[in-house]
Amino acid sequence: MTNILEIAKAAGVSKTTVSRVLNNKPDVKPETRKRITDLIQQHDFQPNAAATAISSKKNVNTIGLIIPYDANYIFGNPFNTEIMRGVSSETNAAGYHLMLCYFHKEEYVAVFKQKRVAGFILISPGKDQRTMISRLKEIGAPFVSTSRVPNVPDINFVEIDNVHGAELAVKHLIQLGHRRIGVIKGPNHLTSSVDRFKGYCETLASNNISFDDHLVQEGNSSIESGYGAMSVLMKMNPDMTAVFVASDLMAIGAIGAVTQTGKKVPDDISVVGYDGIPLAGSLNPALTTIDQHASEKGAYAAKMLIDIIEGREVEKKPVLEVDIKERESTGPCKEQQQ
Amino acid sequence: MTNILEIAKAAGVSKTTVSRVLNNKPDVKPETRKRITDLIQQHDFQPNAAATAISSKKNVNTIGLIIPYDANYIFGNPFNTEIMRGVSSETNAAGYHLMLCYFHKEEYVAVFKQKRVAGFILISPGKDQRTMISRLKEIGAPFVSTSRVPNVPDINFVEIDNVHGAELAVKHLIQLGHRRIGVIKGPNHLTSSVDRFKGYCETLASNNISFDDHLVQEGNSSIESGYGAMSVLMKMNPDMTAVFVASDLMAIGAIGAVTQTGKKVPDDISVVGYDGIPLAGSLNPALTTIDQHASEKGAYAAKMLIDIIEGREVEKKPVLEVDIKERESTGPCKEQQQ
DNA sequence: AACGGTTCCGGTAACGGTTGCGGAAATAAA
DNA sequence: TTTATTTCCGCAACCGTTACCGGAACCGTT
Repeated sequence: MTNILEIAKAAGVSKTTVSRVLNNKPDVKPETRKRITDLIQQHDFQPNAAATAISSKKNVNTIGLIIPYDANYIFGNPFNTEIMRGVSSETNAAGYHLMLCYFHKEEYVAVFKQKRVAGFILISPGKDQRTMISRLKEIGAPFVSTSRVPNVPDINFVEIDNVHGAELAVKHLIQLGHRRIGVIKGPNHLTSSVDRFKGYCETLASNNISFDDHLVQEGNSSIESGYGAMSVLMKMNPDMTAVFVASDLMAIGAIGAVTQTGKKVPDDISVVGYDGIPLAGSLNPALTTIDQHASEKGAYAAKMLIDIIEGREVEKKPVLEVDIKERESTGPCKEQQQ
Repeated sequence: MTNILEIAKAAGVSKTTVSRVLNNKPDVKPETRKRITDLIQQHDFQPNAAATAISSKKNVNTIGLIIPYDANYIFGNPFNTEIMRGVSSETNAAGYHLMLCYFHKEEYVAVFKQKRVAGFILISPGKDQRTMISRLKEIGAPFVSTSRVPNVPDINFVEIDNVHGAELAVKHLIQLGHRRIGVIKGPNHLTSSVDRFKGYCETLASNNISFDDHLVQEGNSSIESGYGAMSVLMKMNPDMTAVFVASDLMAIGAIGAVTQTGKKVPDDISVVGYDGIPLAGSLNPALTTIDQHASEKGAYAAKMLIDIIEGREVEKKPVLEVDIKERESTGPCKEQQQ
C-alpha cells in the first residue's frame, strides 16, 4: 500500500508538498517538483480516490447512468445501446466515469446521497417514471433525460422532434402513392410514442386522408409485438398498402409477419421504421427508417449534464435533427388511387 | 449536508452508536436503535461512500467493466451488449455497481490504484491485449475475462468451446448435403476466431472433405466485412453451396451479399452464423446460428469475479454450453453429390 | 544593516466515517 | 450487600488526502 506519505518520505518533503505536485499547484521549486514527479511515476502512485473525495469538497467525476425498468430495456434494444455509446464516449472524453444504476429500490438515490456520482443520465425514461424524476429533484441531483418527460417542468432533456419525424415517414409513404397507411404505435407510457402517433395523425389530416381506427395497433417496442401487431393489422385491413412502425425493432417484427403470410415487402406492403438502429440498413429488405442519430443524442445529453455539473450555463432544450433514410422496405403503391 | 454527526446529535447519542446502527452491529439497545433508524429514514441519510471507504478497509463494491478498443466495439455489437446485460444483471443482484473503464491510456490501472473498483470484467479482449492482462496482474487486480486469452496462464475466464460450436455448424451443413463449404473467419487477434476456424477445418477433415484455401475469407466482425468477404467468396467459388460465418453480424452482411447478386438464401447458398444475437431469429431469412448464450456467459463471469473478490473458492475455467439454432438460412444442398 | 517582498515548504486541522478499548449502568450470581 | 457479568455507549485514534496559515530563507532596495 503506497500512499502520499511514503512518497513524501522518499522525497524528503512533507505530504503537503507532494499533494501540491499531484494537483499541479504552485509553490514548489521546479527541481523539487521533478524529484517528486519521478518518485510518483516510479512507484506507480495514484492518490486514493476516497481520500481525495473526502478532503477536497469537489464533485466526484462519476456520472450515473440510470437504467429504467430492467437491464433488457437498455441492453436488449440497439437503439438504447446506441444512446449509451454516445453517452459513454462523451463522458469518457470529458474525463468522467460512468456508473450503471438501477431504478430498482431507488438505488440511484442512495448512490447520489453517498456522493458516488455527481449527476445522472436518464436513458429513455417513460411517463410512469415521473416519481423517479421528482425524487431526483428532491435530492437535488443534476440530471438530463434523453427524452422528453411530459408534465414535468424545468427539467433538462434532449428534445427530438418526434412529431416531425413521423411526418417525414408518413409523407414519404404518401408521396409513394399510399393512402391506406397503417400505424404500429409504441407503448403509451413513452412520450416518443405519443408524439409519433400525433405526427402520423396530423400528416394524414394535412393530406386529406381520413383517419381510420382500424389501422392502428400498439406494440411494446419488441420484435415480437411488432409481429403480432402487424398480423392483426393485415387481417383487419386487406386493403392496407403501407405501415408506419414507431420503432425499428417492431418494424423487423412487422416485416416478419408480412413475409410469413407469403406477401412481400415492399411489393405488397411498404414499411417505414423509426430509430435508425445500425442494423437497419443491412436487413433484408433494408429498412427505410427515421434516423434520430441516437449516438449523438446520448453524447449531447452527456455534454449537457457535464455543463450543469461544472456550473456552466446550458442552452435549454435543444432540438436535435432527424432525417429519413430511404431504403428498400418502401416502394410505390401498386393499388389504383382512390 | 447531513452527516452522521447530525443524526447522532438529533438522537442524543455519539456518532459511534449511529455507525453501529448503520452497520447492523450489536451493542445497541433496541429502543435506541429504533430511534436512530427512524431519524436516518426521516433525514433520508446515506453515509458518504468515500468516508466509509477510507475508514473501513473493506473492498469497494464497484466492479470495472473494461472496454477494449473503443466504445463501438462493445456498444456496436449486439453480441457484446448481450454479455454486458448478463454482467450488469449479475453484479446488480450481488449488490455491486458497474463502472465503465476504457482501455485508453491505462485508465483502468488508475481506477484500480485509486481504489475505485475492486476488480474487472474483460469483455471479449483480443490477443493483442496481453499487455493489458500483464498490467492487471502487475497491479494485483482481480479480473475475469469473458473469453480465453492464449499463452497467458493462470487467468480466470469463461470458456466457450468454440471448436465444438464450429463443429456443430459445419456438421449441420454437411448433414444437409453440402460439400463445398466456405468459411468467413473472424479477425485473428480473437482466439474465438482461431478456434472456430479450427473447428471448421477439423470437421471437414473428419468427414473426408478436403480443405480448400479458396473457400476461406476473413472479416473483422462487422456487417460490412461480412458483405465484402462473401462477395469475394462467391466470385471465386461458383460451386460453393454453403458458408460458415464466424459471427452473426458478418452473417447478416454475407446474406446481404448473396441477395445482392440475385441469389437466394438458403436456396442457392446456405449460411450459418455464430453468436446467437437476439435479432438472429427475426431476420429474413431467420438466421441459423450457434447460440453461445452470451448473457449467461456475462453473468457467469461476473459471478466468478465476485467470488474472487469476496475470497471464495472459484471453480477454474468452466466450460459453458453452446447449441445450434436451426432456422431458415440453411437448407438442403441442391447440387448433385460429388 | 535594516527592510519589505517573493519563493518555497511544513505543521496542523479538517473531511466523515469506523474501530478498539475502556467504563458506567443494569442485571445476575454469591 | 458485595461481586461478577453483561449490556450499552462514548472517547479518541485513525484512514489518506487537501486546505489554511504561518514562517524560514533568499532576493533586491534604501
